[in-house]
Amino acid sequence: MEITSRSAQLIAYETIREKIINGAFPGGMKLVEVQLAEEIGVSRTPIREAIRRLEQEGLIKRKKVIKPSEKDLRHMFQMRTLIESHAAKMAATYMSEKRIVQLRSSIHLAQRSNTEGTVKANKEFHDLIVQECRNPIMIETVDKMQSIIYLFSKTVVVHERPLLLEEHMKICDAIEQRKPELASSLMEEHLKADLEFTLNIVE
Amino acid sequence: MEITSRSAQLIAYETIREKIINGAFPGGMKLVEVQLAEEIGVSRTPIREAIRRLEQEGLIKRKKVIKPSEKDLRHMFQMRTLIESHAAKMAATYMSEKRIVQLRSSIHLAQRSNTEGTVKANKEFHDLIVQECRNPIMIETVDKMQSIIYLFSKTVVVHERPLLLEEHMKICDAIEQRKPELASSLMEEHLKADLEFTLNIVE
DNA sequence: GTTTTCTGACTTGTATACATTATTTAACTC
DNA sequence: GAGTTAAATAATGTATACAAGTCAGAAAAC
Repeated sequence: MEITSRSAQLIAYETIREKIINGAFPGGMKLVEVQLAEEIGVSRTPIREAIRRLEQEGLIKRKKVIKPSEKDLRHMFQMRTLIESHAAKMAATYMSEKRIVQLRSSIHLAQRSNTEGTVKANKEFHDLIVQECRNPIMIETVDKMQSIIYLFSKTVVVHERPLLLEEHMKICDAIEQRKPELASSLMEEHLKADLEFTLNIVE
Repeated sequence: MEITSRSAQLIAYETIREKIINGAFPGGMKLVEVQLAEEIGVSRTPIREAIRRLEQEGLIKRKKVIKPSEKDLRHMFQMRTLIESHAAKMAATYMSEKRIVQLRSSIHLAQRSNTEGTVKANKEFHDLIVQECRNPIMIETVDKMQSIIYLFSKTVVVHERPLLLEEHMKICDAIEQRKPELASSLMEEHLKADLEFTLNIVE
């Protein structure tokens, strides 16, 4: 069997998404169907569908690439905090030993990687915890917001926040020691610090 | 100026949505583009867009009308609980006196209405509290799930749960007396009871 | 009788032409 | 020169034809 050629729609979706994420399409930019169609080499139809999809994902709003305001960011972090602190509580209660090992190794990986690797390992840390809420709706919600937050802090260079790893370690400890309330409130503080840092970078 | 004629897409969206909600398109039903196009009297293009939109809204999944499982329902209620108990806490802290009056009157309205009015008034109660989280993302998330939950419990006749109004009153009291933690945990229990009732109706 | 493969109908995906709406610009009035 | 309006232009919305893919049922093989 051959590689099934990706559909025009998928190509369009991935191309546009990529360009938004890596900054080629900056925040606020108006997306015009015919232009994109030419550029990507498909007709307008799949472009439209791709745009709808990205609209749903929150990366496009009324044909414009989103440019989240400080307020938007706060709202997203609030939502994340609600879910992730809940997830941390669940993790402290139910996470398997094996998973905890994985969690700890994501911290170690972050310590000895280059910038890109660190970013990835830190995302892994959060993802592992979020998984423990075992609720697909919550997981998807966090995922969606992470893309947008990432986009936002990516337009600026990726900075590494000083105390980040220490905080991850403390959270990991709390989970390992089966202290749900502690894990939850540590996560809350962690995300709060993250938000403030993100906002400070920008201005 | 005349009434601006609604776009084909809007007509398609509203028509299909309505039919899903009122049960004309039952859970699991396959939606075929050409059929809908003929039935509604527009071309396939706006039908597709309408379907995408409803897919995003969660009412359609892979061209089929959703039929949420018990597990899905539990997940949605969990997410709602997280947000609404947070909102209740916020309400107890910040809700204006004027709004609290509105809240109480939604309870009274529910007491002396017919079935349909009661359902509406009870939704109003929850909406008023959810508003107090002042976070558009959370508000939208709850909205989306409410449609689906409503759809689910609507296919069965609308039952009225015995203690529902008493619970609403207690929550309202807690908010009025500015007891955030109490309001929050009452809301949590309230939704838990609601879920169990909903699940019991069905089987 | 069961499984497999082929055929054809049905459905969705894509391109494109045309219609409608929104936006820009240019001219004109004051 | 500011503001208004009309025309031109561009962009999106809609219909439709055609392509590609999917699926069900009939025919064939075992």
